[in-house]
Amino acid sequence: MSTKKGLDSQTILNAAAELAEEKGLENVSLLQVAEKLGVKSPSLYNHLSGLQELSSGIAKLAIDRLEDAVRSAAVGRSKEDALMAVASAYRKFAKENPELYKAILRFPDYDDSSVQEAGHAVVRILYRVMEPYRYSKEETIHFVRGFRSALHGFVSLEEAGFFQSTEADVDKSYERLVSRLIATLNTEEDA
Amino acid sequence: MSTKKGLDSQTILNAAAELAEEKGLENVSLLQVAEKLGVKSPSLYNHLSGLQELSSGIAKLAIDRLEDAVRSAAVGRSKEDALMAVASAYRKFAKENPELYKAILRFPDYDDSSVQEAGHAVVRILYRVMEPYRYSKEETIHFVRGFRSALHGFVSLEEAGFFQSTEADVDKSYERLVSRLIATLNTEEDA
DNA sequence: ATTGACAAACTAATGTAATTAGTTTAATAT
DNA sequence: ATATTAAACTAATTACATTAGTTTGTCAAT
Repeated sequence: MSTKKGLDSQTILNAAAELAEEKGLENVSLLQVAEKLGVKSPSLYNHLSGLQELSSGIAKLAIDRLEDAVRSAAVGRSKEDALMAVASAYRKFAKENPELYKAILRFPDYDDSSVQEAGHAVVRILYRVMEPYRYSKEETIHFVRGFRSALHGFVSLEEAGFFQSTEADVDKSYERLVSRLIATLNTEEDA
Repeated sequence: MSTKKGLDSQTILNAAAELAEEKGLENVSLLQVAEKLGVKSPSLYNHLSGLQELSSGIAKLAIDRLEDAVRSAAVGRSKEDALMAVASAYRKFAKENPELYKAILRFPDYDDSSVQEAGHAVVRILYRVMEPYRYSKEETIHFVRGFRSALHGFVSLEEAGFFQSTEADVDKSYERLVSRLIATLNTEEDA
């Protein structure tokens, strides 16, 4: 009765994500994951092709969850309001799931196309939010790239432990950054 | 005559950095570095405490070089001009030294304080550049955090392979982002 | 019910890497 | 010359990923 547990790749990925949040992303190994599942590590190969796939699977899972959070934040809001909400949700996700957010950061390594594709999800939400502004496609892309860069950059640096100075509140810095970028949307003259 | 090569930690780090640029950061191992230096890997332990120290050493070396590039760009310029130059130099460094830039990205992991400290160097240059604006300390910190976040975020995402769309030029997106942020400096009302 | 195929677990083995312990040896300082 | 010491070495241990080959439940068809 003990053999043949009902493993599948989803179960494995969830265990890996849990392990990441518990012990840190760098301690996620096939051995540890297998142990957590009461299985020997070679058994995992029945469900995935190896460590690479596990890593990119975690990244994909993380991006999916981030996307959910961001989409929920955007829904029912528009323009400035929506952008602010997206920015808050983005940072909140990163703070609440630091190890998963790191997994997103690392995914450049694995060029798994499904991961790449998932990475675009957040951007797609931003495109939708930008529609009411009626900018050109090109102009929208420029803004979205910049906006996403700002969110990602701030959140990464914060997580990395910069922003230690007590002379300025970090929440406020973020709010300022986002506001600055949004402010430039009304004063566009060009393109 | 063959034993007793004049190794030291600097030599090792330079070899590691070279190896990173040649074979990719993920292939930097003590074994490979030792091999490149004509030495057995345990010998490296005479000069550094292990892989962690090697990794954080590479990160520190990378940050130092980035700092040099940024400082050179800023010197002799002021205000908008200096900020634009810093932004260009920052991205240029990342493009020309992708593996080293990745090393900087990864450093959150090792909480080596000397690495943390080096990370502040870039920020210190920005503080200097901001002086002529005569903002309050707090306001300056807010702006610098945002500005640095934008540079870092853009460069990371670009390196990670986002920004594939051919409908908008990536150089221009960057230039726009930087300009936007600089533009908000003149229109400050508060604090 | 029996059996045959398949999937999913297993064990055993290999290769790579980091790391530690303990040894040898060359350079240097007395 | 010799003693000290730093810097190399060899040997061994551990952790992990991965592969090959084997066993064993499960399930579908007779």
